Amino acid sequence: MRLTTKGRYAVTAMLDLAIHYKDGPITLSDISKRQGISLSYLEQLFSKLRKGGLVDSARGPGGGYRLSRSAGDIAVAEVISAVDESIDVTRCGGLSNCHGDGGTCLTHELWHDLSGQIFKFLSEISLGQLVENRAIQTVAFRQRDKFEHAEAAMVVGSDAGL
Amino acid sequence: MRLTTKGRYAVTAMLDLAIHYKDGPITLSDISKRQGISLSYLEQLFSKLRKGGLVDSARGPGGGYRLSRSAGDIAVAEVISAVDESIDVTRCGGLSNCHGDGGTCLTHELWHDLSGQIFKFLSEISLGQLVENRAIQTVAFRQRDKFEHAEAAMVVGSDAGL
DNA sequence: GAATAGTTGACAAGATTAGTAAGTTAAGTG
DNA sequence: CACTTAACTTACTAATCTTGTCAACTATTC
Repeated sequence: MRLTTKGRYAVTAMLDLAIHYKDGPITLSDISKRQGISLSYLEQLFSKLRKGGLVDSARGPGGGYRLSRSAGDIAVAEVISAVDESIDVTRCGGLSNCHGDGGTCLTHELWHDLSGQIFKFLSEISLGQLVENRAIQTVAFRQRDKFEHAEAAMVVGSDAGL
Repeated sequence: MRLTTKGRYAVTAMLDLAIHYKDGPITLSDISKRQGISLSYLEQLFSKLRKGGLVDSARGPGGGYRLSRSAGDIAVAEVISAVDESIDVTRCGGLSNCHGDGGTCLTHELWHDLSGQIFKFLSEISLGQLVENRAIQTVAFRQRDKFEHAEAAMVVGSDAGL
């Protein structure tokens, strides 16, 4: 599992799609304007999202993209792994130079476990959850504020934006 | 927060350091051999890790690197953000073209919230936990549980902060 | 004090990824 | 049919990652 700007753009675009779902098919041009992502790049991303079965497309006037499933059924992890093809987990692939003094493959496995946990974490958050939770913005405002303060205190000088 | 091969290399190297902590200072050359990461790349990574205060260095024969704190006190998130400098959170930065039909800044905030959750998740897993408790199931379960409670609280609007 | 083992820093080249530009095809509309 | 819209595709440039090389600098050891 990888987490880059590419994945962020994809999730952002999918969230836009989820938010405007009721408006029928959404054109990439709209998303481009709203989210400030270049149209060309969006086209490339949506090519992968379509191949991943996450969106349906319709050509011609009145066409565009829409979520293939309900937003509650699409996990963030799916979106990210659709566009951000995962990296090779270990260099050794579980064999070859991985039987030295025991520390070699162990670290690989540790990383593998951790990355599995991150994936699992993102698998349990759906686009729908994100949108719905935010709908009650006013209520959540105070808590988010508290959270951001805690976060800032946790690591100095680093903003946690992906 | 970003998650690339670079961050993976850094965490892997730090785990190697944690595992061999009792052997005194560890040379990058050792890590390079054990983990299959090029020496020059490790040098660049450890330059940042040192500036981030995560490792101490000792020059000369018998020198090398060691963790500056106990492995249990170093969060995975710290390691990653030390080497993988975070990218700009949103394109708009909270202003300019972010007052369209309401969907613009909302998605950015949604993403920001999510990325905060990921960061928090990785902040609560230490290198020590990974090494000691290879199956991080228990840790991860607690995290996930807490997250879901917080989320539920946000929806309901109760005051149970995170 | 010289030799050696090690870090630190700078630079550059190759490989990979991110992002842009421009053209092609399908579908609706007058 | 001509025209427009918007998805699709390909080719290209820019940025970043990763490795390699070279040259200091530092502490230890002989």
